[in-house]
Amino acid sequence: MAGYEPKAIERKWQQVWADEETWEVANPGQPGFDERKPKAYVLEMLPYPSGEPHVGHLKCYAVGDAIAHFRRRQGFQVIHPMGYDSFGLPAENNAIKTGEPPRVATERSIASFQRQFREWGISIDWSRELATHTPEYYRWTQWIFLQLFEKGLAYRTEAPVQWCPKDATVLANEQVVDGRCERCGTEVEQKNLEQWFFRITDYADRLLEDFDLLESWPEHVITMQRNWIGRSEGAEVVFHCEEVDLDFPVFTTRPDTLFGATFFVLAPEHPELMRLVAGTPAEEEVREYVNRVGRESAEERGAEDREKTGVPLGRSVVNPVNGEEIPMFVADYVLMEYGTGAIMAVPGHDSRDYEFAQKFGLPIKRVIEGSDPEEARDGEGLPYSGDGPMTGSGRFDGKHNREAYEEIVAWLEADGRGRPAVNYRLRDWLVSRQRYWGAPIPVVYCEGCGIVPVPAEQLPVELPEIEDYAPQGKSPLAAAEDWVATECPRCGAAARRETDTMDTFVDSSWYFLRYLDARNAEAPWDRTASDYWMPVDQYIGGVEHAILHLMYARFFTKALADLDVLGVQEPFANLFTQGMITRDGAKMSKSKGNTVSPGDYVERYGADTARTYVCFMGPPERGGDWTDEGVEGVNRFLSRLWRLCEEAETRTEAGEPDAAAGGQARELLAKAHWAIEKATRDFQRGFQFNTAISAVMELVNDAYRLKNELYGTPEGGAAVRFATATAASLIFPFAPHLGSEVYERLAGGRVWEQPWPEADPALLVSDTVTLVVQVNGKLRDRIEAPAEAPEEELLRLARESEKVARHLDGQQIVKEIVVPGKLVNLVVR
RNA sequence: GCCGGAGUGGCGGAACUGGCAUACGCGAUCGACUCAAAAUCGAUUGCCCUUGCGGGCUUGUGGGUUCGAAUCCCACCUCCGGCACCA
Repeated sequence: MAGYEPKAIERKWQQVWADEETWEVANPGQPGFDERKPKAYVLEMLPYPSGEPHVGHLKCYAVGDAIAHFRRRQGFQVIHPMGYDSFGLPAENNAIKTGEPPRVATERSIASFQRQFREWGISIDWSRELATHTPEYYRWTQWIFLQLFEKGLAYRTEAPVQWCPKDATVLANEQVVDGRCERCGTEVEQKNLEQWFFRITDYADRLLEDFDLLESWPEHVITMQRNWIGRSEGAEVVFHCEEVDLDFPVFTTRPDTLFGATFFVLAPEHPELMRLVAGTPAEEEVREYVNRVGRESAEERGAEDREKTGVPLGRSVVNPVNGEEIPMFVADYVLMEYGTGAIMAVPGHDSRDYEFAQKFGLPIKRVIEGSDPEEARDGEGLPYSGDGPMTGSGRFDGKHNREAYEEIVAWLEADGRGRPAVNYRLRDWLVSRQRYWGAPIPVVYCEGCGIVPVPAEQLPVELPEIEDYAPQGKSPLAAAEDWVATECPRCGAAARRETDTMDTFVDSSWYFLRYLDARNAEAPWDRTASDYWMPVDQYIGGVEHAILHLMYARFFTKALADLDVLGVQEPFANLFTQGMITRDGAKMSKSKGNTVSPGDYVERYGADTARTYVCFMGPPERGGDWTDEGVEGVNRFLSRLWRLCEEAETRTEAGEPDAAAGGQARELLAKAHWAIEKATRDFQRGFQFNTAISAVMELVNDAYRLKNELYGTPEGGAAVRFATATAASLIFPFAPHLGSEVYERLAGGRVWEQPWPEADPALLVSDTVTLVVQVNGKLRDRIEAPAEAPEEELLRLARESEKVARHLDGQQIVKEIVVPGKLVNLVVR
């Protein structure tokens, strides 16, 4: 008998699936479209093709494929496409180092991913394959940019960016590690440059509200996005500076502490700052301070235990609630990007203001009483951030601060000194990159017309071939003079192309829509296709994308819905984030030398083993440590299933099992139905693959235990055959090749065309149950009892047990608890 | 500091609604097969006491609710992830 040889089996079925295009599905209106089936869009995050796939990819696509297979066999029409996020920095950095064009390295990597996806047996609809670096794709990325531009959602403005002085280039945020340039280690500087932005902040509230539209997302991902958006409700309050007759509005979430404001602080970047001190004795010191802060990196400035610094301005503003004049300062703990770049400082109730006040000897005033009245009297317990009755607040004294909150705002508003306001932590999305390997931003600059969008019919603006990829302080594209020089689409005069390219997150913010109609040359997608397939029913990927990619894609979806080219508000109804696989307890990295190459394991044990192993390691949402012993354990299990198949094929007859069989035949059939029930529940409850696989292992173990007896009779043989074919059917989503092969041999037919098996309820119940007998809650005996026995019968059986009797000796039963079919607990004293 | 997640054998992990803790896998020990090894098959495997029968203890710690708690409640400890001077 031949042993389990995955290579031959896997090649055979991969050939079938490729030849027959098994996993391709049609769109509505196309031939082959089945309108009776409900749809399911199963999607894993598309890979960034760099080098070879790693184990993280294996896990992601193994998990997604299991879901896709399960849904298909549940009767869904499943769309399960694949593509490549093929623009990006690593390919470009490689080009700078080696001179190899990014396109060449990228396409080589894509070929490697394609080959491995086929070797893994992932059920992909290859007719919908895409790569974001192809003109056929980025043409539509550019088209979407133009739509956003027309709607005012894409705009150009000056903004501070990270600048590496050594490489003379702007860096993407991801390229700044601990305040230093990732490549040369030079400390980065902030520079103001004209940049393109997407107005994601317009969607802040909808991004928050529409969490309600999601079916199932991990709670922590929603929380992370909510924190990232950082919506704060409060008030804008105006402080007036008489000396220069200027209003300084501030944003505060605590208008109830207004009476406690004892000073006022401006951010070093505040536009009115220098005007305030011009010609005063403070001018020199303020200028020095601002310059010093300006030289510091964001990292230094935001350091956790940094001491408060600042300079008095020699000016004051009037607190609108009580007319008090309070001194003004400049300090770097106030950020220009948030609120108005100015704050009222309430040292009694804010720890940062408190620190500053301590250092500069400023008054600290309590205006909210804490729970301990002693403290209030002594001025202890400050800063206090809790709630309580107000004090030192004029007409509001004695009132609870939460109640006074709105009253204060309303009072200020009536006098025009304030109003309710909302602030967000979220900033607009900076999308321009001074980089070569990305989608060109489709605009031109004309002397006469200014910024002119490239007309849609002239798309794509193709990325030109260039010689030198090294950044020279502007995009390497600027060197492609022939390409840059163009004419204005509006007036025909000489004009210059935008040389920045788009952030690659733009490419990946809409790819799930292109899959729906990937070969469409007239439009990014057809609305009938998106109306049918959207939203994605199950999205799968790493939690590292919890904020950026997932929020950008949500923003795009809403913007595209507003443009009326899409009919959904949320792209991903259900999200699953898989945990990271480690090796020896540490994150895999080339420098640590602890990487695992999926290809090696597929070569040695077969794709089925590798796939099943990553699904069996533990709950897929949690991480897991890769061990070779674990892989071998799974390989051993699949080999056992294989040998069982070979043996059953010769020693049993084809045919239906006898549902009325008794004895061990019934025992094995019951186990098979138990496994069906267990695996189905594990799939339906989410991603409990590890326990689904263990149920199949139990079934195979039982078949081994019972088979030699069962081969003796026809109904026994039929039970073994059924159990083995069932194991194949249930393991198919994880080990599709072996599942197909075993199923075909024992049951005939193609397992993926079979409906997912259903457990026979008659075989899930048994005549007897194991009755657990406890005395005072402690387990004392287990008794086989008739399943339908009444309570009195169970109590009688329990009392008759010798083991139980020993513990009842000389004691009085004060209570009897009976859980029918399960347990009896006798309480004695 | 704030937010989120998790603590169960030697290890990865199971346990539906409060009802047999440790399924399944790894590792380990023993046995069968073999000249031998590998592979395979079978048995044992939470800890402590006991020759055995049996008994006691055990789900991060301490308390509570309950006939009964890994599961519910309170307090605490540890680890992991995210954000972090956001007014």
